[in-house]
Amino acid sequence: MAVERTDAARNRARVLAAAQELFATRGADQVTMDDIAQAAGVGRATLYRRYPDRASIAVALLDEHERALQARMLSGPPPLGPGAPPAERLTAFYAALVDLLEQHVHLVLGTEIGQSRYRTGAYGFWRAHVLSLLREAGTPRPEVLADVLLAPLAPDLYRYQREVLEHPPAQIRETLGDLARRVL
Amino acid sequence: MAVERTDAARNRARVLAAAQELFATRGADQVTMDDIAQAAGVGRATLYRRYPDRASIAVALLDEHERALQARMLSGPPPLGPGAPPAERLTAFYAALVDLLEQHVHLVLGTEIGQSRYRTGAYGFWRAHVLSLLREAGTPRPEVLADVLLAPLAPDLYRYQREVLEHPPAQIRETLGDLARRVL
DNA sequence: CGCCGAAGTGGACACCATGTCCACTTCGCC
DNA sequence: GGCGAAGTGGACATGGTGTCCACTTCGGCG
Repeated sequence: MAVERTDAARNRARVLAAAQELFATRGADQVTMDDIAQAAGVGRATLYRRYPDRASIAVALLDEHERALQARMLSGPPPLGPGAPPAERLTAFYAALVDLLEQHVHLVLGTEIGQSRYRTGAYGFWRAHVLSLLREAGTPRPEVLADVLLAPLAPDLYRYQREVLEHPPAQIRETLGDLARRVL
Repeated sequence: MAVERTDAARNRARVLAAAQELFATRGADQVTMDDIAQAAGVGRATLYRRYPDRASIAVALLDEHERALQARMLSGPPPLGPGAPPAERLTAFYAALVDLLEQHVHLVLGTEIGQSRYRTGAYGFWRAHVLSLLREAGTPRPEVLADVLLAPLAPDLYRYQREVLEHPPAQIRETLGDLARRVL
């Protein structure tokens, strides 16, 4: 891979910082590519050269956080990592996703602009994880149940729970934990 | 209420028929107001006079079907109507919503264009229903659990299950029935 | 049955957001 | 220090929305 030019790296950092701020304060769906370009102090061609759309920017911003979580799921300590029974692992997974949403729900919503949640790489990872837990537990129709159990983690639902219904994250976490224990 | 003029009634019928067809063949999010106006043979001001956006058109198209279902939920025979235990009622509700989505998923998606699912009138009705069943069953944190149990009925998820994963509706229905029985 | 006022109509127009183009600028290798 | 390629930015074109207002149609009333 060719080394990135310093002016390109500087502009990329400015774009991500500007987008992070705009997504957090206004919500990703109320921010235009032009808004981001102006806030970053670059032209639109500069922005489009690196990121084709807002979803790509949101994915870039989330990448580090999601990779860290995925590493903990694959090889961290139980119950998020391997070595705990499926119900405990699913409960820990739910808690971790609630934490991710609490920190970054606006970015997660941003990754879905103009594309389906179900086609994002992250969704594929979560789904594979839950599917493996269901198979281990021997539940019927795990391929259907996996998406049903992931459904409550939709970012638009989380935002509604937190900002409209004003549920504390702890209550959401506990309710999802109850669900995990009843289903597995 | 003033009687509707015959030219207005004729144009409204044409708009709804055109939108029904376009939503079914192309998907609501790929159809413009201009597409609908042209297919209906009316001007855009005529369309906008009656319907401010595509979501309103989809709501108008769904109205009859949703009202019929809501009537059955309120005063039809059990287990969809009153008189069965909560777990049976929730199972019947899930089956009825799967039927509605199987018939009209493109319209339901249309009702969410430009607005959150959670702010639609229909969602409020489903949520009130599920909440009353959870309270009757005495589950903890019913206000949180209600949305969690409604999450698997998201129309974008249903389309993904049917068109990408190719799950038959019967499997979705059975899996949701299992969930209802395990949680209540 | 004809008239009249109000409701209804339609396409030109203005606006907004996206995405591209290409002349110009900057970077980094030799 | 020079040169070629990467990078840049704002003018421009396009598509979709939503409004305007001159014109048309409807239905109630005398």
